[in-house]
Amino acid sequence: MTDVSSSAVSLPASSLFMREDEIRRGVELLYFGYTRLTNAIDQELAKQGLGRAHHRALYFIARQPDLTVGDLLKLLAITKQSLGRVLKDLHERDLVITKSGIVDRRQKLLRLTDSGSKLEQELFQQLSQKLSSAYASAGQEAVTGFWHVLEGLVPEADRQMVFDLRKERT
Amino acid sequence: MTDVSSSAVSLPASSLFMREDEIRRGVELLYFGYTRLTNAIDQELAKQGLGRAHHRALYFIARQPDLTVGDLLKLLAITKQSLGRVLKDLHERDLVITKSGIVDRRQKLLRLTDSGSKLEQELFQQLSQKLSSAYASAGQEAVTGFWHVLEGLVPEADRQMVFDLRKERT
DNA sequence: AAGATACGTCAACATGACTGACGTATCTTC
DNA sequence: GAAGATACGTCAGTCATGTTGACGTATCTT
Repeated sequence: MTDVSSSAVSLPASSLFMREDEIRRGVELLYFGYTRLTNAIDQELAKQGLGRAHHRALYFIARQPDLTVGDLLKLLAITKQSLGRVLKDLHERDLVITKSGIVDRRQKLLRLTDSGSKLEQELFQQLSQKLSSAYASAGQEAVTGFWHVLEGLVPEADRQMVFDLRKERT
Repeated sequence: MTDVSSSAVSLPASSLFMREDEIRRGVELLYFGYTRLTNAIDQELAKQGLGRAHHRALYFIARQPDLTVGDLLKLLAITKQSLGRVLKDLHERDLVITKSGIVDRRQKLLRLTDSGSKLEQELFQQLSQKLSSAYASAGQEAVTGFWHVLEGLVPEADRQMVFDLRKERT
């Protein structure tokens, strides 16, 4: 490591020469925070004989009804084959239905059935409890900071896709 | 949902009746932020023939040299069998060495070799670039907010263990 | 009519998790 | 000093979820 402190230029607060410990703290909290949040629903999922992959699909279909298979593939960033298995399971359990697209009949539009919606809401409930309580104890200002940092982790190329989840409600 | 707004009690800002959209926003950003951060090192790991599981072990051993196998198991929250495979790989590639404990000779203390340390630093470099830039674009205040929310996601029972990563340097 | 696209599906394989059982060395306790 | 608890390693088998590459069918675009 170069001796940064002896440098003649004064570094701005937004410098890339961030203290290692602040970065490690972020890496660790992100790891533990993320895993503990997702752990919250494992038991519930196991009861249904489903896994995390199923929940991710369920979640995004709930979030954006009439999502196409292609769009879901982009969101999940997995292969067609992997997603195929997951959707097949969700179909067999009558949690998801598809209909062909109106503007483009090659597309399949995904939507939750009533029981799929009920399950997704139960799972969301668990996530919500955990995250609400974290939001509450940190305060509103912390929450917006939390969002901003995470937004900065999403590459420019993906950012629109993520933001669109909040807009394209059918 | 009950009609909360007609309730006689006024809800504090820290209410558990958080708006669904704020929760979904957090869930999504956490998912995309976490996955995009970890994606940053996949290519580098693949070059070495290692996977994410190896990196997690490498990371924590770097973070807390002379960590015992048992403590690493608690941090990773996986089974002995799973960790065993990972440590065996790291051993074979001369990235990690163990020595038996001094106070308790049953324990094995884990430490990175020079090449292990070099690799971990390269990988950390990737994470650091991504996270520093997210920190920088969000600002210092956002960063502390980010930390606070994530801390709230770690259950009380695990919190000490996570915080101790920043203290128990040998 | 030709080519591109959306989706499904085949076979084969890799990674990283799991369970449950058992063995050995070492520490603790009576 | 013996009995039991603990730290670690390991066996065998299984599961969930990801991968590649190829190919088929329906449908849209040009």
